[in-house]
Amino acid sequence: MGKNILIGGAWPYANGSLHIGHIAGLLPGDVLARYHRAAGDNVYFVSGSDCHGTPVAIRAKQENRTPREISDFYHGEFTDCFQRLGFSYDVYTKTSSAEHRNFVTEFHRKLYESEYIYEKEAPQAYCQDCGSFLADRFVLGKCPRCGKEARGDQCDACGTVLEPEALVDPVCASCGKPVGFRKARHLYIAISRLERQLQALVDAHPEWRKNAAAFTNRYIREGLRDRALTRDLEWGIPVPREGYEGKTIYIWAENVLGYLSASRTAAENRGADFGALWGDDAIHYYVHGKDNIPFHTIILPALLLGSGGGWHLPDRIVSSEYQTLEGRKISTSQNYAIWVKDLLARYEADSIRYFFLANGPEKKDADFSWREFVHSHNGELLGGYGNFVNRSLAFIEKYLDGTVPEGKADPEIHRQIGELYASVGRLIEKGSFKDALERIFDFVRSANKFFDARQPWIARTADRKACEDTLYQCVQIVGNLAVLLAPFLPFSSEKVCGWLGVTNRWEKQSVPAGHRLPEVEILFRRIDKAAIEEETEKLKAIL
RNA sequence: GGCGAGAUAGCUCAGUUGGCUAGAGCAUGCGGUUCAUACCCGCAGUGUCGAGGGUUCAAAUCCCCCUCUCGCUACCA
Repeated sequence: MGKNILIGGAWPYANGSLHIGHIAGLLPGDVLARYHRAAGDNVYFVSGSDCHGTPVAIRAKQENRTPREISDFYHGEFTDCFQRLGFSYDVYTKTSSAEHRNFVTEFHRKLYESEYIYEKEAPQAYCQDCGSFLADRFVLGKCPRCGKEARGDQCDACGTVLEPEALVDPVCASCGKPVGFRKARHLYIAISRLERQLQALVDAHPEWRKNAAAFTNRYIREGLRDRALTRDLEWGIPVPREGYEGKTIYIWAENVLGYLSASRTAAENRGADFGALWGDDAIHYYVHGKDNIPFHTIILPALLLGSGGGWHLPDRIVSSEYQTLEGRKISTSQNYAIWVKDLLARYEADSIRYFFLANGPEKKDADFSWREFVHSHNGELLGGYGNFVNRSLAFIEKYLDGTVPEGKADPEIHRQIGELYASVGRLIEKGSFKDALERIFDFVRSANKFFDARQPWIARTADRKACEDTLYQCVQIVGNLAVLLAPFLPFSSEKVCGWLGVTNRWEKQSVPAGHRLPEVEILFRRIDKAAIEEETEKLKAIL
C-alpha cells in the first residue's frame, strides 16, 4: 500500500523570469516526486506562482499594467519552463487563483478565532508621495544612537535594531521624500508563544538539511517575534474580517498555505482524501532555497499550529544553498544570470537536469560554469551513460538481428542492480541526490568495463554464446539504468524504457530474450566545446 | 555589529565517532582498443587539507586565534 507523500516545491515569485538558481533549488522536488511515484506511493507534488505582494504591485505601476497582468505573464512563463524541464507537478497553480483565495479566506477566518491571534495598533510609516505605507526597511534616516545613515529596521553602522519611528529625519527609500506616521491596526500571530512547539519540531527532525536546522534554531534562540498577518496593500487576498476593509493578508501568511490549497485541488482531482494527506501517516517534504527556510520551518508551522486544525507539520526540509555563476553570485537586477528559457532554447532538459542534480548546492554553495556544464555533459552523461546504452543497443541491431539474445545473467551484476535500487532510493529519500547519482554512475563505469573486458566484438565470431551472454547482460543493465535514472533524467529514460518495453517501477526490471528492438536513436547530442567560449563571452559582456 | 555556513588536487566535490603513504569524477599527459556519439579501457601524476598556535602516541577531523567568501539579521521575496 502506497504512502501519502506531499512534496511542496517553493512558489517562485512572479515578478521576474526563472534563472538557474531557481532550478537548482527546485529540481530535487521533482526527483522526489518521480521516485516516490515509481515506488508506488500516492504522491502530491504541488507548487505554484506567488503572485501577490509589493514588488509585483510596484512593477505593475511602473509598466502601467495591472498586478494581475504582470503576475499572469510570469506565471505563464514559469508554467512553460517547468513543463519543458519535465517537472511533474500534480498541480501547479498560482496564489491569485480562486481556489487558493477561497481556501486562504476560509483558513484565516478560522485562524482569527484562535488564542494565538490578537489585534494591535502601531504607528506605521506612510509616504504621502507614493501613496502607500512603507515596510520598515523602506524607511531611511539617521540612527538615533550613532547618527549614521540607517534603515528603519536596523542601523548597519552600529548594529542597533530600530523601529522606523525612532529614525531622525525619516524619508521614503523609493522617492526620497519625508515620511509621516499613521496609526494602523493589524492582526498579529503570537509566534513567541509557539516557541516550545516550534523547538520541538526542529528537535524531532534530525533529517532536516543542516542549514534548515541551524537557521531555525538560531531564530528561536534569538527569540521569536510576533508577526503581523495583515498589510495595508491593495494587491492580495482581502482580510476576511470586519474593520479590515482595504487591507490584505501578508504574503507569507498566505502563499505557504498554497501547499494546502493546491494539494486539496490535487486530491479532489483524483477523488482522494485530502484529510488523510494532512493526517498523521503522511510524509511531507518541502523543497526550496535557503532564503525560504524560516518561512517553512517557522511561519508555516506557526500557521498550522495556530489554526488548531491538527494539520500535519513538515517532516523533511530539503533546503538548498545558493547557486553561483562562474564564481560570482547571480544578480537579477544586473541581469547577471542564466535564464531558464534561454538555457532550454539551446540545451536539452535532461542535460540541464543532470548538471544541477550532480553538481547542485546541496550542502554548500555550488558554482555553475559553462566549462563544467559542457564537460559534465559530454564526459559523464554522454560519454559514460549515453555511450553504454548506444554501444549495447547498436551492437544488437547490427550483429544480433535487433533482437535481445538468449543469455545468462551474471549473478554479481544482478546483485549489484538489486543493491542499487535500495541504496539509490534511500539516498533520494534522504535528499542526497549527488550521492545517488554518483552511485549510479559508478555502476555505469563498471558496465563499460564489463563490455570492454568481454570483448563481444571478438567473441561474436570466436564464441557466439559468450557474445550473446554479454549482450543479454548489457541489455538488462541498460533497462535497469533507465529506471534508476528516471527520476533524474525522465526524458531519456522514457525513450529507453520504451525501446526495451520495461515499466518505470522502482524494482528490478528484466528484458525478455527475443524482444525486438525498434530503431534506436542517440540519447544525447554532443555539445561543441566552442559553446564554452561563446557562452562565457556572453556573460562577460554583461559585466 | 550580532548570528550562521563555508574554505580539501586545474574544476566540482567526498572525507562517519581523530588512526596506516588524503580520495572520486571531470579536466590534463602517456599507452591500449575499435562494438559505440574521436567513444571506451588502463596507467600517471600533482595537493604546506585557508594561515598560525595548542591538545594527542596520532588531526583535514578536537580547542584557540586570525584571514577570506557567502548568507541571515524577520512588514522584499
